[in-house]
Amino acid sequence: MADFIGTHQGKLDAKGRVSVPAAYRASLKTGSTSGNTAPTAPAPLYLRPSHKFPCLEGFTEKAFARLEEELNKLPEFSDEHADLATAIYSEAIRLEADKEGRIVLPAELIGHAGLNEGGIAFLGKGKTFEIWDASTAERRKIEARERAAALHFTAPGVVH
Amino acid sequence: MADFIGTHQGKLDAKGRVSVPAAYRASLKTGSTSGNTAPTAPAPLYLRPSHKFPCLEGFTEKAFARLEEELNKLPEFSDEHADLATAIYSEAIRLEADKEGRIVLPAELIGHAGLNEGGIAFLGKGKTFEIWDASTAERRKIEARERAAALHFTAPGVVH
DNA sequence: CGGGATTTCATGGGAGTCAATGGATTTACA
DNA sequence: TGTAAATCCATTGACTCCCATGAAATCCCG
Repeated sequence: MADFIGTHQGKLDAKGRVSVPAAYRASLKTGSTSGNTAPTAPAPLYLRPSHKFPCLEGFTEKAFARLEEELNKLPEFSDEHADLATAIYSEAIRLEADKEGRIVLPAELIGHAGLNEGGIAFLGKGKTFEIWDASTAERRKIEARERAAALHFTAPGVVH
Repeated sequence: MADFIGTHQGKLDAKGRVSVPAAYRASLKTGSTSGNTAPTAPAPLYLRPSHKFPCLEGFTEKAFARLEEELNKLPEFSDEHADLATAIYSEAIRLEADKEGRIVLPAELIGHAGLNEGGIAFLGKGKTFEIWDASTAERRKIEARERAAALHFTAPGVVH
């Protein structure tokens, strides 16, 4: 079932902090392997720069583990394994929200996604989500809609 | 089996709330994956902007899950998967009715469908339904009727 | 078959709660 | 001891929940 749905607007403050949308916080907890539901339990979240877009990809602990499974399908000492491992781990970062539900984005990731204090957007992608500059996100949504339509997606009520 | 049938009028209040037609509420519960029939059980409902018309498309949990199945047919790390996931999830929203059976429509969706406090219409579409501005829905019906009539007029063998 | 009583819906408004944000203060570390 | 980072605190505003009223359909009983 879908964990992350919808677009949520947010702001980056001078310290590089962002509020994780309230709608996402519960999913981050259920997506944690600990399954701890205590209010004080930290909800770990993984971020990595997207290869395809100027945005950040966000994962729950479980979703990030799926990347690792993908990695383990490759021969352990192959070049592919080494490359993928580097790609997955070297640029990723594990974050925990503070008491107010905010995370601090490293300058490197802020740069990759072109984020500024003018507004950022969380885009739900089901099992994962993305963090975009707000105005860039709008363009991306239009593009995704058009390209999805080109797939001749025929399910009821979707993109035609 | 058809869950949503008929046209139901409603009103948008100053807070963006609408009563879900009583005839739809039972279907929303049976369409929930939890299958919980307790009176207190929330009846989740998914809305997304239509790309074809200025209206909103409504899904039960099960109906929305069918969209996800469509998505899962695509290779997990392909461009197509990314596009479709963004198209499906980033613009959708998951809602639960309050104790009075009302839902709150986000401003973005209200804008897309051109809804105002002058009245809205729920149109049953079988497994799904649509939410329209009442007068726009009426105009669309008239337009569809006229165009259908024009087609018949020029169709071979039709005499008036 | 009526007419009143009852329940279910629809709708409006108000108060409390929580999320989001900005800033201050303390801690860690060079 | 200076600088950066993490934690804590406070305020605003939005949203949720709750109750209250009115209308309409249904039921029940004479």
